[in-house]
Amino acid sequence: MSKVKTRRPARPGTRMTIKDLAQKLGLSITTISRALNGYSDVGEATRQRVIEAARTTGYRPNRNARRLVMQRTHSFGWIRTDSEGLFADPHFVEVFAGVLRAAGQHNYDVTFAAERDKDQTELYDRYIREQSVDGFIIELPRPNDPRITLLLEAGVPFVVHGREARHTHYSWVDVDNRGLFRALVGAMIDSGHKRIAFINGDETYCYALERRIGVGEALAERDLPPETVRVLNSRHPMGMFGFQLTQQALEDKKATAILYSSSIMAVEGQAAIARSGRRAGRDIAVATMDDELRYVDLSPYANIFSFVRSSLHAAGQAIVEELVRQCESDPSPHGTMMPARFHMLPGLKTEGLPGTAAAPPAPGQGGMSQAPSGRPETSKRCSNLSLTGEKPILSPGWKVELPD
Amino acid sequence: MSKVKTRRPARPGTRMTIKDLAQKLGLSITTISRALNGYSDVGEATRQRVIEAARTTGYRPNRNARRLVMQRTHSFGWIRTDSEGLFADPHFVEVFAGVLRAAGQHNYDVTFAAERDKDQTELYDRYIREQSVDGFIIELPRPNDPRITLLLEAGVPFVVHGREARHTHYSWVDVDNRGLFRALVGAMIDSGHKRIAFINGDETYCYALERRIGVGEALAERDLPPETVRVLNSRHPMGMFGFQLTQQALEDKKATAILYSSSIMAVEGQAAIARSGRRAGRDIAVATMDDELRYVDLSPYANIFSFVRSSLHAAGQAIVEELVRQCESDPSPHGTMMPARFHMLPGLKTEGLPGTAAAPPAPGQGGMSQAPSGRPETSKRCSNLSLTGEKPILSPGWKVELPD
DNA sequence: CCGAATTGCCAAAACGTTTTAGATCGCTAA
DNA sequence: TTAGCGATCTAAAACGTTTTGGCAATTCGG
Repeated sequence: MSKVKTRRPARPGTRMTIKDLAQKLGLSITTISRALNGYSDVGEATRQRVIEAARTTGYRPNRNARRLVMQRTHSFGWIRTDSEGLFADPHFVEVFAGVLRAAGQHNYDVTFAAERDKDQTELYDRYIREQSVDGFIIELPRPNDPRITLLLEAGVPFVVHGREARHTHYSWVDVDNRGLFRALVGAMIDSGHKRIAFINGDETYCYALERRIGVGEALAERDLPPETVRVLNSRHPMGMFGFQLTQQALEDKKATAILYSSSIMAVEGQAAIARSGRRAGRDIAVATMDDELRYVDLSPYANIFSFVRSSLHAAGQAIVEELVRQCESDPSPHGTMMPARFHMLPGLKTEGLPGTAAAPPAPGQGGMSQAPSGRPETSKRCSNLSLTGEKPILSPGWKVELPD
Repeated sequence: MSKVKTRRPARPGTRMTIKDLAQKLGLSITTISRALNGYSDVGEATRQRVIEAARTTGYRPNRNARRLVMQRTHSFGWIRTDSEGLFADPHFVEVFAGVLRAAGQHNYDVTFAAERDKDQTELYDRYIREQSVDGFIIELPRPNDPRITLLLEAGVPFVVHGREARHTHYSWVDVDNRGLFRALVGAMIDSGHKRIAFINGDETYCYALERRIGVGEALAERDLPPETVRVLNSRHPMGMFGFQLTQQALEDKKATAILYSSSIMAVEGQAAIARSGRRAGRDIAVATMDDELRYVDLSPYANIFSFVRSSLHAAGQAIVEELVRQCESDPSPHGTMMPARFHMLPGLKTEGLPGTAAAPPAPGQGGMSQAPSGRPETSKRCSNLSLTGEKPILSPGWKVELPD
């Protein structure tokens, strides 16, 4: 008994290697490699011969051998926690679609794993030591996120979707959560609303915290008391349970407007509003952050909701562009602020609402100074909302140099 | 000018290798490897020394070297088409969550790529030749699917989520689409409904086609004309556009019941029903296939919808179990039929509906013979529907031997 | 006390690439 | 004539593991 484990017999199907190809053509493996990889020290005739032979035999270099010698995997790591049903988050799919599209264009793929231990960083550490990937995608950062600390120490490329205040020198892709929500609530207030419910995500995540801070700033700017806005938090990281939360919000009979942190909750909430006997857009104003979730059909609500729209698909693409840049040219950190657009119904439908005075909407005052294409645009009517087919891909925003 | 491309300088951070560890301990690399891999021909004292040293130095074997020599990647490939917005399909996330959880438990990860060419098989072929993964996950098969043909020829492990009639010797995980929908429509008819709208997915996919066939069988069994059921197809592979399709369905004033192929469409359709002045569950019966999409909150409709529930999360897990089995022990193909449960409101709420006669529900006659735990269960009230937190993981069903 | 079995370890081969550092050959310029 | 040079090609060394086959030393059975 010399060993305890036995090896499975190698699969019979023998694949073509570079050695076979060299033998077949009477060339050295060096030449094959260099011909296929576009080096200039191989004759044009030879190169054509090699390429043709590779094509007909279907030769493809073994990726693991290549990875081993080149110390590069051409794969990005994406590790998600398995808990809280967070995996089934619809926002995730949208980002994922963008990530995968852009990754494919750059000839990368994405290695996915579920973090199963309490220690959030264990799998990251392992993937780094095993050289499984070239870089990481980090999402949903929390204040003082240990993953960022680890990756900075390890010196591995990574991009955070979102931002976190504790660390500074890292790459991120984000929207101006604080500014957007300051503007949104500001518009509501300036339209005459005096009691507003804000149904936010889980504020232990930075993005939701920033949104709340933005709301607070809008109040402070106008010397209004905190009670003007009642904040309700979803237990789900990205916001669900919209039905229940809306029911809670409606308990306050004086509330004339609801602001949602995600369109899922906004749509879910419609049932609760209807059940309460009110009608959205007439008895109560509804505004929401719209992340362009491709399968949340907002078109039935196009004349009811005001919203701020930003593309998660584009964010996913921007994340990959940044990762590729870090891995292939310049490892210095960059932040990318994604654009957002305001689509506001006139006066947030304030006319006729109890407790409001008719006033022109004045969306987007302040907070958007550093976001040119994010500058609020007012539109009377929501266009392009139907989900008939492929959405156009937005340009991935613009770059912001991080201060040193 | 000897080469056209330049190599990036190696990253300074030098990682610990097995050689370093051997040197440090005064042992051969063979011993390190065998100690760490649990072979019995290394002394217990030595083994402890090695394990301790590996722990303190944080040594982890280079995964690419390991893959190269072992001819095994411990990764499964999942390739999706980038088109049609199919990527953002919410059903996908649910399966994905299950796949990743099970994969993690077996120490696999998932390599993801987007198929960007028209040729659906190109990337598969490439991944096989490059030995990038140990096996594949195939989803949404279409009749005579070229991917299955390719993978069978290549002799690579793979599991199809769904089934396809043309090929036989392959592994699959599926529900009994045909039997379930035969039973569902049968129950509707037997409850007295004489005009039914069936809002199905895209019938160029096998799963939707099977469902339609099942519906047809229910009619044939009862000698009813095809017009009894009006079929409307979503352009989206897995079913969306529920609002518009429901509006179409409601044009038929005599229709007393709507059957949805997915809960997304069912929920979307609610707005259309409400807008038409009818009330679901009173003026019109609603039944749906419920794939337990974690973020489609069905609880507001718990007393309105009848449904058949099956867990995509469990399906994802079953897929991985099957892949692991194929890769690590027995490569012969197995089919796994996932269980489903009927949750029927009494009589499908037929009482008081125009054009129906009161009749007891008789769900699930026929079609379920080979699906023991899929045998319809009737429940008066839908329980456990709220989405408060983690869903329990269902057992992955039972095995069905494929005929030879 | 001797041969055989067992225990604990190791050198070297293999996995399939890329890259380094030449080697060869014909041509040109001095 | 020859040194130099450009154009092609290649042998060998990496990359970091696992596995094969074997070698000592120790223990054991008789």
